[in-house]
Amino acid sequence: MPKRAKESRQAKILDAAETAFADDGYNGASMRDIVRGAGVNLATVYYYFGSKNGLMEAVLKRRFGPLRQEHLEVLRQFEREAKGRPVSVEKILEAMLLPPLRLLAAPAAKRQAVTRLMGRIVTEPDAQTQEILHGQRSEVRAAFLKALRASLPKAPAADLQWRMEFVWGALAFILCNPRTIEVETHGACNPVDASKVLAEMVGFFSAGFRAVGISTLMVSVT
Amino acid sequence: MPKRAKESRQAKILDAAETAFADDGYNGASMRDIVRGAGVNLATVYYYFGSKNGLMEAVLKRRFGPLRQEHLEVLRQFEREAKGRPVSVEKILEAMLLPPLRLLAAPAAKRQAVTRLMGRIVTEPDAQTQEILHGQRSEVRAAFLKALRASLPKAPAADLQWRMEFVWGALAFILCNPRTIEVETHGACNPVDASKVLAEMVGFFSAGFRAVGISTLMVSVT
DNA sequence: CATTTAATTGAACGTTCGTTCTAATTGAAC
DNA sequence: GTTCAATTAGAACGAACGTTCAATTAAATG
Repeated sequence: MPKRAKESRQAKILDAAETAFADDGYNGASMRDIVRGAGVNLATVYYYFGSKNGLMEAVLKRRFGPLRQEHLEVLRQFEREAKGRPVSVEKILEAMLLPPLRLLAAPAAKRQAVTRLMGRIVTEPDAQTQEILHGQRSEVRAAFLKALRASLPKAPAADLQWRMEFVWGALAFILCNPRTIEVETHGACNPVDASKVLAEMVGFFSAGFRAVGISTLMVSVT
Repeated sequence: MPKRAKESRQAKILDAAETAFADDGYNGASMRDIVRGAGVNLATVYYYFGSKNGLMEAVLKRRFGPLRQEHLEVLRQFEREAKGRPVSVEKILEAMLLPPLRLLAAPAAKRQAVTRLMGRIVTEPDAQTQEILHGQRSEVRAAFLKALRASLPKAPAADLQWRMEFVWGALAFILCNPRTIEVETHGACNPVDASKVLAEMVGFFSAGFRAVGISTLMVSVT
């Protein structure tokens, strides 16, 4: 059983696939592009991953498995530090935002692939792709919602959920379009500076969370 | 020159294309899918739109042209009502959010196409697609940034730009994944209720904007 | 009614796609 | 050194892709 460079080969395929999927989307990326990028024969991909869908699945699992784990670990760490008291909204936000934002600090070549992939799966309507991530996402969502409810016990549950969705949305947007943001703001915003982005987001959203229930705005939409 | 059902025919193609692009993405949607949905011959699409890219361009222009116009008009209306005084943050947010959120109130069949399309182009890395929308987006962005600066003169410009990006991001996320949000929140959030979404977003984000410059949080990212 | 022009059609082009199959090659175990 | 299973490679499959073109139909013009 020649393992010569087995892990390295699988990893190379995953790397190339991640880049290709991020750049061109699931349908836009071709298996031949991927194997060219990985320096591997076409059939090798099928040997290891079975199909294009299986390859995508492996790419997502490799990237978002650790992310989910990190999410939960950071939150637990903050809960430990709070010693039984509720974690502050600021800390909860930091736990939500820091692990994904760290991806922006990756080497430039890798960064685009990782972040684009993340942004992409957010809008991916493909049922199969959604299915792959549903379980992981649910778990993370539930953990943070629980922390938020503990931290803001007076806030209506639905309001907290709405606000959490807004945070996820803003995060996905940043990860997905760092380049666009930099261009459209004429350089005023630099998405690569993760600690700056984190500070901006925490400052912005924590104020929003603390204001929950205050607004009684009701506007006609028609 | 037989116009029999000329506009109706072009419109039917655009409708079908919008749905297809929204469901499967640019690469995922095939011209044959589109013409099947429109009840039109394959060559007809090329007669009117030249190519697949031209079709996508037409789809985007039809949808986002009016949206841009509405954006600017609502903002101008609020500025008129303010009679020279700066428009409140709440009103600015309403002007930003209302026109796109109205799309959620469209008939169910159309809604998914429209919103998904919007979400999709947010993450579309295709340079050509980005190019199509760059001009329009820049104009709208600039108008709202100007209003925000007038309304919050003490806030650093970069902070306002960051916050505006967060709002666009959250908005795109809602428009893009209404179904996912409903499922993941177990029905607690109903993205179709546009006035509710608007109220939640305005309440959340206006508090964030008003808190600009307060936070001095600085966290290590490493 | 004849003619011209716009609109529509069916068929086909060459290319690329995801996938499969069979044969060759490799490293480890006996 | 032979055996055997794991791995790699080349070639090909049928299907679907975007696009083109010549021929046909329908409306408008004289």
